[in-house]
Amino acid sequence: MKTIRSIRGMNDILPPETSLWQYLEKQVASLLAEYGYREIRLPVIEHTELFQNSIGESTDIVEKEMYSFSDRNGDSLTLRPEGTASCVRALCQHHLAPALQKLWYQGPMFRHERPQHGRQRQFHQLGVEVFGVASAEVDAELLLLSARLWRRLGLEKRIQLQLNSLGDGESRQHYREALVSWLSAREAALDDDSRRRLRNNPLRILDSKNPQTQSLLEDAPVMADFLNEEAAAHFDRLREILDANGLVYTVNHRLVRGLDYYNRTVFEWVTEALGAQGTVCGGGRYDTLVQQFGGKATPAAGFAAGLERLVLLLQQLQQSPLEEPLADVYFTAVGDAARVCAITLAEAVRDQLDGYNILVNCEGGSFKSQLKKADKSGARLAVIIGEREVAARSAGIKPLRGESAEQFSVAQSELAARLQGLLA
RNA sequence: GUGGCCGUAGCUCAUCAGGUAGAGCACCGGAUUGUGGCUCCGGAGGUGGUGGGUUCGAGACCCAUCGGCCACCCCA
Repeated sequence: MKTIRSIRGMNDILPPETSLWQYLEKQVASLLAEYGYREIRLPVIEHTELFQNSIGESTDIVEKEMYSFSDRNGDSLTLRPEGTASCVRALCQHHLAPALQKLWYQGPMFRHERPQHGRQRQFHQLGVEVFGVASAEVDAELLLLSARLWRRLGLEKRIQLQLNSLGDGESRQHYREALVSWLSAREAALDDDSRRRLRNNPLRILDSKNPQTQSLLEDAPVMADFLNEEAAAHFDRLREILDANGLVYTVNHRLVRGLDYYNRTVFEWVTEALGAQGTVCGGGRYDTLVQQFGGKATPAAGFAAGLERLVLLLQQLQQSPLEEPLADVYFTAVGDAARVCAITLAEAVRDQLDGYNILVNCEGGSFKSQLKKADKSGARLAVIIGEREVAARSAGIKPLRGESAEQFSVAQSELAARLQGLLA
């Protein structure tokens, strides 16, 4: 029989890696609570048009990366490729706008790309979104809290912030026209992809990796020169706050984002350590999206971070917050009566001791083999139950980590108390 | 989606003008029979990703396919 494999690009996350994920998720949840953000949980499947209308018809995500299918009544549904659209949809559906909402979510996203290190078809994002406030202070807070997250995780040295402003609708339109006409005059010098984008999505040409295109762009018009007064003031204000907080960033005039809904502030946290998958976190402001979905005009800003990429960075650190031992106490038992006794005693110990991991050997075998397992479990204490202990209503306690500690025997009625004393 | 590199025991890898596979780690057992960690000894485990082809004979050559990685692309 052919063995069934998981779908390409959709990976299992196994222990002990799961404990690194748990560590990351715990840091995220507590940090966001400290900034007053609350969790929202969203469905993984949505109507296809939700993404077409928000991300943009001519983006690569919508054009060729979505997992879309018809359900039984003929509706076109899509496995979400990102979370912001769902979040905005929920906001409108439940009439939560335009009041202030600070929300975060986390979970799997789906994009049909070619899998690579740091890029899979089912991946996980942390999304953080703020609705109802247009101020640059919100943008700044999002950046400051993400910077704090990197610090907590010990990643601050490996992730750098890039910042740009796309301006508002009108100024962006002007810039787009200027860029298109400037580039059209030089179309012959462009690579194929860029030439195609000249019609679809000209701003994306700015972050082409083609070196020729990049050097051509040296002299191209710059967005910053087209910002209207409000957008320019917003960007200045944001930079002022970041500077006041000592947050280091580089302004990258070529930074644009692949999703159409952004305006004003856009940013990316990037790393050198993951090859071509260098973007760990990206986001910006999207002031028109809520209204576009039929909600009341509600300014908004947010970002998404790739959890797999963060996990990879954490693994590169070689630190191990995950090296927690599996067990604190390990019960060994030889003989049928002893094994019943061990299980019962372990239950009683769990009744009385909170927060300790109590493992009972269920595989059987000699004391020798069971003690080997006790040792590998990382337990500090082994409890030994054999025929003699069953008859005497006693239990052996063997310290496994101490230097000179000898095994000793206690009454079964005192076992929990003695273990507690030794573990404390 | 495009181009390239790769795919041998659970893991990391080796071998060889093409003649039907090995090591380390892990696993199991033993070193006087109720006791771990170190050491020593032994054992189990691979239809060589899968399917075709070339050949007297292929894991080694060719093709396809699946999967991984790198770059492009894209983005988190």
